[in-house]
Amino acid sequence: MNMSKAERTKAYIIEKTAPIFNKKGFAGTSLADMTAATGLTKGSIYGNFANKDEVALAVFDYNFKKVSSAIGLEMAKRQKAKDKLMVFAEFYSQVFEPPLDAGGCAVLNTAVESDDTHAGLKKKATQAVLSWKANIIQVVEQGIARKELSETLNAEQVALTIIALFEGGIMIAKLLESKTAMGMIMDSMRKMIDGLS
Amino acid sequence: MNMSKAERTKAYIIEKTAPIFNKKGFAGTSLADMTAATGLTKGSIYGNFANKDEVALAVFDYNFKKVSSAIGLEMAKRQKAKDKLMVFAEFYSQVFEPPLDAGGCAVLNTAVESDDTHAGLKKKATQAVLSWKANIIQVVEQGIARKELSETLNAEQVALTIIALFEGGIMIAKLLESKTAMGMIMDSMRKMIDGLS
DNA sequence: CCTAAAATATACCGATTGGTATAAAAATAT
DNA sequence: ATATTTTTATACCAATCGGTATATTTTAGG
Repeated sequence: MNMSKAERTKAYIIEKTAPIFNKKGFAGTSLADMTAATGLTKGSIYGNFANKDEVALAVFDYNFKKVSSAIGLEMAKRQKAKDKLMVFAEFYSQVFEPPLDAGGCAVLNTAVESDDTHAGLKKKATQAVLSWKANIIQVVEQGIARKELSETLNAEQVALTIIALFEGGIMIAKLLESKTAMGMIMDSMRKMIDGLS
Repeated sequence: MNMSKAERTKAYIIEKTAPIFNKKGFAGTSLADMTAATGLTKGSIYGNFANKDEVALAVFDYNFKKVSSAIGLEMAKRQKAKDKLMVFAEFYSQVFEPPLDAGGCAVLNTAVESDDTHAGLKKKATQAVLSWKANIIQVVEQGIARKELSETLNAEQVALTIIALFEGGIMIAKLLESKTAMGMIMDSMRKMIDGLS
């Protein structure tokens, strides 16, 4: 790889601090946490990032891309619209497995923390949700075009409902430390998708 | 009222700092924020609370009781199980109205921040979700007993799904600043409840 | 009204916060 | 291999963090 030292260090910092930011949040993560996690000094970190905000923004991209690309990859394997939508209902278990057990869903965590406090992170989270939403809408509309789904469906509503169930489920399951709870909620999602006219 | 000065001050501190904790979170709220919001000094605040944690715990109770009792009150007005469940779907608009516009749902905010960081707050949030869950389960089981709902229903699943949709919807709506989005998600919840066998 | 007790304000504490100037070290191009 | 640039470490900064001892004020009882 043609990565310069700085680029490698940057990637290393992101990788090592990603779980910390996702667990403790932006306000809860200190530079001391970051130096401890990386084994680097402040000088090194600030030689590669302008400030804490820049690290947090890069970390969000990293966390989101990881889950997002995994979902996209699984979706691409499937043909029928309903099967594609089911990916969200089936993907949940990964939230509890390491290394993705690194604090749950970054979109949820970042959205909840930043919506009243950090415009930059809020924008990132917003774009993430909108990207998921657009993705699902496209699947639904393609399903309609292929006569798999009814024209009367509100694609946006389907998209928002799936995301809400997914994120709400993660919040509950992480809080109650209950994979069973998540399983039940995802079963509801499955039934909802299966029942799409 | 027989409140002592200290009791009144305590209540005043809770009331004034509640929206701040709900917006900025526990880690994001400083004692300076608290003195600014109350007009009191650190000495006064620490004369009534042992530390920041105690204020945050009391604030969560305050925030939760407010929304919880409002939901309970509206539920009590209704007879049929389905109508009672619909309260969650109809209650959402209040999340956006002041003074409840004080940072969204405290259960969601507290759960997401505390689940990896603050055992005390996590316990409070857990109890809040469990209380909602138990409440909904009771409604469903009563509906089954009264032959309004089918015996085949999984009351726990219904409860968890409603809460997930509710909380996930709030996260999305606050992030996208879209009451319409919340409306669509709540419409899905309404249809789900209406479709309960 | 006066006094004892309770509540609040002032002034301070050490530790930690995010951030930076500068020096040392390591990587890179010639 | 050397010189130059890039990257990392050291040492430091003012500001803020949560918290406290003590002085002052306010409340409440007699």
